[in-house]
Amino acid sequence: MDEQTRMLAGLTPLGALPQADVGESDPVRKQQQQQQQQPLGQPQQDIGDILQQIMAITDESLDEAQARCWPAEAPMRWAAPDDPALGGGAGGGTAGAALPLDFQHRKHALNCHRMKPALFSVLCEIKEKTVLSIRGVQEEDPPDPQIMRLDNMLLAEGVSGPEKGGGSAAAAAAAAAAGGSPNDGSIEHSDYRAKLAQIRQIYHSELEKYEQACSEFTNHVMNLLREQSRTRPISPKEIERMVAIIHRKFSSIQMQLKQSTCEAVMILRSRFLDARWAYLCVRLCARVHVLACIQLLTLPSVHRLRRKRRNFNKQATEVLNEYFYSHLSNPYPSEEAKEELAKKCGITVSQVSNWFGNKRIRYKKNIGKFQEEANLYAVKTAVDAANVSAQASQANSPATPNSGGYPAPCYTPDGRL
DNA sequence: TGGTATGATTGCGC
DNA sequence: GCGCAATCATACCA
Repeated sequence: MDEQTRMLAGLTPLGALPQADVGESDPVRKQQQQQQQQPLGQPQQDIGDILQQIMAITDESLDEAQARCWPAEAPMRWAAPDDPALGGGAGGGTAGAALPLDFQHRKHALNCHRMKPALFSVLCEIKEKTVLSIRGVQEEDPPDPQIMRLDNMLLAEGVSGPEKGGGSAAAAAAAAAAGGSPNDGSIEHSDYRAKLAQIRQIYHSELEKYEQACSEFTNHVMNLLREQSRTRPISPKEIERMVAIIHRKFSSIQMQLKQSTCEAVMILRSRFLDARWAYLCVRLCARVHVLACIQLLTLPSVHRLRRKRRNFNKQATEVLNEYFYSHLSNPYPSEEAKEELAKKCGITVSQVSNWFGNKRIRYKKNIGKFQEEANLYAVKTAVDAANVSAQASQANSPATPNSGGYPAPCYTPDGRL
């Protein structure tokens, strides 16, 4: 009601109009009405009439309307859903399907009022100028790059778009790369194609369901809004915005489906490409769409695939061991130290973390076994420290105490090193 | 070819 | 988010 009052107050020609009589129970309004009472011209009288009708409808709660329109003892008369004169039928939407005749008559009278289009237009305009109709709505945003990448990927794999042998080109390349000659890979090839066809079928079936649900829901909401636009200012533009919001929501659901499908294809591909799957994926994708695959390779779920293990090179292991044994009392490198070690070793920070995690636990489990290794690095570090010390003495600077020795491992009460 | 070493992953607790 | 502990998977070697 506050919004209505605000909107009406903003209407210059309507500003002088009496407030609609919404009932004797509201003394404040009644007083205002009495204060503002003045002779009305015909147009103002018309607007006053229609406002009264609108407010009488919109002010009533559902219970009040029900109590007034179909009291318990009165026999109920229902409008035929297809009675266009009473707001039923196709144009009436779901809300007009089965309402009491009294209510339908009032709605019909309101809809047929000659001033209704003009007032509707003015109210829509006011609403448009306020934030009421654009709450939570963002204007046309550009196509989501993530969806574009997924679409490109699915298209390249032959999952979406016209069927062209179920990604036979990719399958042939995969089989050839994994097994050598195309003949060698023929069984895997057909198997790959069959499984890809399954994925394709599931994808299209799910996509169809989403599209159908989206269409049904959109129609439902549009019908509701059209029906409501008979009694409150809802412009076609606002309905369009609502439809856009619905499509955006469904689009995000669709993206999840596409992501899952891409993951399924990648997992299938990984089985056929075996050891070289990641490398070949990138190579294959370079031909079709680099970005799509790079994006997919970074998807968390794809990461869950166990990566091919490669031992670190000797130099990297030495660097890591040196750090570990020279910080044996506290072998927990900081984030900066990890980054530095990763750079030195040519590995990632998470690999450094893994390495230290493994090293700590394995050292703790079998200190005796690692003692020899610890001694080895102790000597190496001691030599290095001596060299540094000698250089420092030459430069007449005080030698800095070095932690290079290998203190006995120190464990915290909770078992940490 | 089997045993061992080792990098990666997972589940849990903090 | 980090670390621990257990486990997995695979590289490496005798």
